[in-house]
Amino acid sequence: MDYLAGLNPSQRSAVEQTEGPVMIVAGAGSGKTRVITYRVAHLIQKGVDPFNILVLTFTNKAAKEMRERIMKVVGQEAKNIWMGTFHSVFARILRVEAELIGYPKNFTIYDTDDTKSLIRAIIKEMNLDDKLYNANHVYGRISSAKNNLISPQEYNKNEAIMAEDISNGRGQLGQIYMTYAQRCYRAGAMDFDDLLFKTNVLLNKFPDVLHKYQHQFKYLMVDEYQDTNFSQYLIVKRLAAVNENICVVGDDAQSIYAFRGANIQNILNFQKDYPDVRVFKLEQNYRSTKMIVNAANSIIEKNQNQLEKNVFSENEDGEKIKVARAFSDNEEGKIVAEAISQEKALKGLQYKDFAILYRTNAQSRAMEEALRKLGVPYKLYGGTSFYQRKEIKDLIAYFRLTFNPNDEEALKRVINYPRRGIGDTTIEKIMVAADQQQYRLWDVVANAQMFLDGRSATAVGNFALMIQSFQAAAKTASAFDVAMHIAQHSGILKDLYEDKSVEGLSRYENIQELLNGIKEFSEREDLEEKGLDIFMQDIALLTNDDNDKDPNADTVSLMTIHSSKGLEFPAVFIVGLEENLFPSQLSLNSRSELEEERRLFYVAVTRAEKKLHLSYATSRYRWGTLNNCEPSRFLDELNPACLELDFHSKTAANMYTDGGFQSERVAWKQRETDTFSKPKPKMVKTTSILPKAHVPTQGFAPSDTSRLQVGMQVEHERFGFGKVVNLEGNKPDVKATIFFKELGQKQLLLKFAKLRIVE
DNA sequence: TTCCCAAAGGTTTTT
DNA sequence: CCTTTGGGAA
Repeated sequence: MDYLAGLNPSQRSAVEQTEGPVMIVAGAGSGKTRVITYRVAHLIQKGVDPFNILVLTFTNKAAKEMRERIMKVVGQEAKNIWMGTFHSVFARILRVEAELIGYPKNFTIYDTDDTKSLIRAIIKEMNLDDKLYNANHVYGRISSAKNNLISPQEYNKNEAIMAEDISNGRGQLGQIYMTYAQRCYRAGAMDFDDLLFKTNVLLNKFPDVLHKYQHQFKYLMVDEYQDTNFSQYLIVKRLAAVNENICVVGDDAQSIYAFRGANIQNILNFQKDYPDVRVFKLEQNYRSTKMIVNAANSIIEKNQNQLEKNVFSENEDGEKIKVARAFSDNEEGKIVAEAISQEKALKGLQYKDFAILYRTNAQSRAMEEALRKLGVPYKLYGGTSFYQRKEIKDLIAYFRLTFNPNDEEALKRVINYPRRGIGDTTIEKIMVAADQQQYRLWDVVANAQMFLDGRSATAVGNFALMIQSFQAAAKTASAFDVAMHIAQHSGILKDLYEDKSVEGLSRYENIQELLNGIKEFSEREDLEEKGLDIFMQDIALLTNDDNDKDPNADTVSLMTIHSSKGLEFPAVFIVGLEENLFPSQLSLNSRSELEEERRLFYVAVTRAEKKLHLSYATSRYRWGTLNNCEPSRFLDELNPACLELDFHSKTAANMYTDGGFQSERVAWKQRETDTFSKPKPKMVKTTSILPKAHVPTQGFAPSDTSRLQVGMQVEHERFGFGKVVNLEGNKPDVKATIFFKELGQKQLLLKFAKLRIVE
């Protein structure tokens, strides 16, 4: 039991209290992961079967890391623990039980793109204004309904919700939600929120299934409990209802996912749900210096709503926090890059001891450029993941269609890629046929000749035959062989190979990389099942850093603050501390949103072990134009005793001593009125080299051009007046040669061109 | 049906 | 700034 020796008393009692409800309130850097790891190890050492332990995390990274650490204590047995993100664990369970709730076992998981694309299609079909019914907004609304376990039927019956939508002029939202759910169902697809929603349905409707899992998971642990939403909360509550061996770990101060439906009340109310709960507070921070912990505390105390705790450090005092000001985002990058080089040399650190954290992914560009200039190796986390690249999604859509031919989004994606003469009109016909006659999408596609005619029927028929041949191949061949077969016979490989541009080349390489990944998967010896369908199962749940090539490479880490949660680095740079960026402009509407931003800042600050740098720029490129920025209010909230100003200009330093960043804010405003009060000359696009636009005569209306003859005078909406000099071609494709006064001779197809015959 | 160009619009954060 | 969309021409 030597692993217990390395724990402090409260950590140790949290580990040893294995029975009954337990809540661990763990301040930043207080050894939370250690406690979970050892608690699981302790359970196993006490004789609990790893198959009976369920550990839920929020990221794949956290699950992976934890498993590795447990493995070090208990060995291979750790492999048998049920451990993963909420989404992946319940996707796994749903794969087993799907048929009970009317889904195929190999249901597709729609990612955000699929979801939005389907919503967009529905909005279009319903002829709604896509500005009012913005796909992002609609998605958010549906998502939050699901996270609160409101079904489409309940949504439409709920008077309060309906009234709210109607008063916002979006009375059709309920109908969109209804249609969306039906379409997903018909496509055999679940979106991210469905993985939790349907799990709740399953556990609610089938008591024997609930019973089975209640007894399977005798011990439950939930990491980052403050980030659970209602749907997740209820799953956990149900599963734990029999044994009540539930341990949740979290820190209300680090709740940063309210935008995704996380409900901080879940942790604040845990004691109400389980009155006999044992609460352990981990308050000693082992990670950071006193300076950093004090600074962090000085931020978080500005929030009103929180569990009481006192995070302290007994580490060294540490250096003050450096604050740097740059005049632009690019200069900020330069300052950071130079500071890294310097500090690395000065303190004998490695590159991988540094992290640069920012609020939005868009900020990485300036940092990357500066690092590259100085030859500093870096690694970008997050951003567009490998699996979100267009070419990868295209090939995967073929895979998806092979295993679930009703997958509407996959079908729309590839039915005409590479080009095979199936246009929008044909696709629409297929959709309408399926919709009106309640056929499965695939039934329409596979019987194209019944619904379409001529050329398009043949084209769609050939496509169906191709997918069927993929399905046949998938029955016998190995994952890699099937994947390669599909890549070749779909025409994707050829299409990309023929594109010799730089981007085309890299797309081709990405496809190769995906195929290599599948080959590796095919050859894994630890798996019993390794068909392409198995490889595909969780692919939508994988994110960015899953295919981390070498995690031990000596590189600076660049990531958003959100993705830095749970990590630590000796030296941390938090950049872009400006109003409207951090805190984000979109969070300034309410106190609770601002408090979440503040917690986010708290998370960022507490990633640092020894040295923390903050910086902001006074101007920044946004959407290609230069904007002025104010320093963030968070800088003012930090205890000034922890700060060391590192301004590159004397005036700025003076401004600070005059009264904090607030005074600089005033100065900034002053400067704005001084130098920017004159109306800026608007950039006018120079269109002078282009022919002047023709102004059509009053009441311009295109004439029937079938009676057009050579020699007639015509007017074109944009090209102006002209004379028909020639007509050629047969009926629908008659081409006219017209000599325009302003533009000279042009050839127009009559079936498209809007021409008025001048009588 | 496909290609091309202009216009619009989009930036929070993740499974 | 970049990417996506829509309209018109071929």
